[in-house]
Amino acid sequence: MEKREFKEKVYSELASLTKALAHPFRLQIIDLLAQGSRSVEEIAAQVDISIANASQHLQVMKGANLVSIQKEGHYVHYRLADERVYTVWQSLRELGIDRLAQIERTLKDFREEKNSFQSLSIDQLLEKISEEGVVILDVRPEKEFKAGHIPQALSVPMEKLAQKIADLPAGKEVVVYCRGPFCVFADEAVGLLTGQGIRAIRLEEGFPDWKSRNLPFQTIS
Amino acid sequence: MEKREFKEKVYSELASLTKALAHPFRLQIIDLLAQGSRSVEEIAAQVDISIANASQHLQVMKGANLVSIQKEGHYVHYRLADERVYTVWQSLRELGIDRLAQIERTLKDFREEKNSFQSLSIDQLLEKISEEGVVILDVRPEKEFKAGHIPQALSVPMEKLAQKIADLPAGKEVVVYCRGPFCVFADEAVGLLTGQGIRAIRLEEGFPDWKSRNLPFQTIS
DNA sequence: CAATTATTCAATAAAGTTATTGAATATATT
DNA sequence: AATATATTCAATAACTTTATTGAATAATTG
Repeated sequence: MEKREFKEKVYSELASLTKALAHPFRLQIIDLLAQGSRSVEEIAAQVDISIANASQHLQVMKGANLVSIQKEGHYVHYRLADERVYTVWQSLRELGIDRLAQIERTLKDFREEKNSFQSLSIDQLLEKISEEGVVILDVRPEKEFKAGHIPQALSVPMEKLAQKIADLPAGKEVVVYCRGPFCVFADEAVGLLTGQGIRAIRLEEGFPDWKSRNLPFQTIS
Repeated sequence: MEKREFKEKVYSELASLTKALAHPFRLQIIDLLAQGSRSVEEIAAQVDISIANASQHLQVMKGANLVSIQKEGHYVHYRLADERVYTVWQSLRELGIDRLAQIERTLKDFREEKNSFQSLSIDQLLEKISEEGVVILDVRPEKEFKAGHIPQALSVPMEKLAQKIADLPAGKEVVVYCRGPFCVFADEAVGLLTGQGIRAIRLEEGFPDWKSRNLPFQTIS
C-alpha cells in the first residue's frame, strides 16, 4: 500500500465518522440516547422531526457505527454504540461552549431570560455536598431518573415541579440538574424556584456527565 | 427565546463546528498543525493538495474558530486555535481506531507490509523507560524535533536513518515515534531497523499526544 | 516603481446531503 | 387471514460542499 493511499483511507474513514456526527438533529439524538435507549418514535418526538426523517438520520449514525440497534417486537431500540461516542460529543461541546462566541451568547441570553444567571460545575457540586447540606433536584422525566440519578437527588419531573414546591425541605439551597448543558428543564426549574423566593442554581452538566466521570449513581428498577 | 429556537441555535452552531472538522484533508491539517504553526504553502505540500485548495480548507477551519492566523511578511502562519481542538481529534481517532473495522484493517495491513507488527502505548513506554534502558528515536523532520520532543530521544529524521543506523547504541531495544498514530515514518523506520537485525517497535501515539498528557518534554532553540 | 511571491477570491461544474413524500416491509394483534 | 403499527425504503427537489481554474490582492525585493 502506498503512503498516500494509506493516509487517504484512514483520514477518509475518520472524516466519514465525523460527518455522521455533524448535524444538529444527530447531536440532539446523541444527547437523548445518552439517557438510555429509545425507539425511533420516541426519538422523533423528542427531537421534533418526522419519523421518516429520524429514521434516516439514525441510519446515517448506524452506518458510522455511532449507534446500535436492538429489535423488540416491531420496535427498534437505538442506543449509543460506545461510551466514547459521548466522550467525543463532550469534548466538542466544551470546545464550542468556550470558543464560539455565538453559543456562549445564546446560552447566556436564554438563561438570563429564565432568571437562571449562574451555574455550578460537577466539581463545585461535589464540594457543596461534602460541606453544606444541599437539596439536589432531578427534573428529568421519571423514566430517566429511574435509569440512573445522582445519589440523594429527588425526582421532580419538570411538569410536576409547580405543585411540589411546597414539599421541598425549607431554607436549603437547591441545585437542579437535567440531561446536560443544553437541557432547558433545569433553567426553567431555576426560574420557577427563584420566582418563589427559593435559592436555586442549575448544574452546568447533566447526569450523563456525572456518570461518565465514574461518580457513584443510583438506579430504581 | 423559545425552547425550540434555543435548541436549534445551539445544536446548529455545534454541528457547524463539527462539519468544519469533517473532511479528510482538514483532519490531516490538524495533525500537522499539532506539530506547530505552518504557512499555507507548507500545509499544501504536506497534505499534497493545491495551494488554493489548502487555503480554502483553512478558511473553513478559521471560520469555525479551529485555527487562528499570524501574518508575517507575505506569509500567513496557521496554528490550532485551542489545545482542545487536538483533544477532540484524539477522542474521534480513538473511537474510530477501536470501532471502525475498516480503519483497524488498514492500519494492520499497512504495518504488516512494513514489518511493524506491534506497537507500544505511551504508558508502556513510560514503564520501559523506568525499568530497562531503551533507545528512543524521533524520526520526524528536525524542525519538529526542535519544537519539542520526548526527553532523551535522539533525532534521526527518516531520510537520514539509513546512514545513521551504525551510530545507534548497540544491543538495546529501539522505540520509534513520529507525529501520531497515522504518521508512517515510524513504521518505515521500524521496517528498516528490523531488516538490519535491530529490535525496534513503534510508539502508537506521537509527540503531540505525549505533550497533551502533560509529560515533560525538551525543546531546542 | 516594476517584478516577484504568498495567499485569497470568484466563478463554475460535479458530487454529496437533506427533508418530504408516499409506498413497502415486517411484526403483532384481532 | 386481515388489520394495525413501527420502521424503512425509494424518489425527488432544494441546498451545500468541493476541486479546479485563473484573476486579484498585498507584501517584499530588485
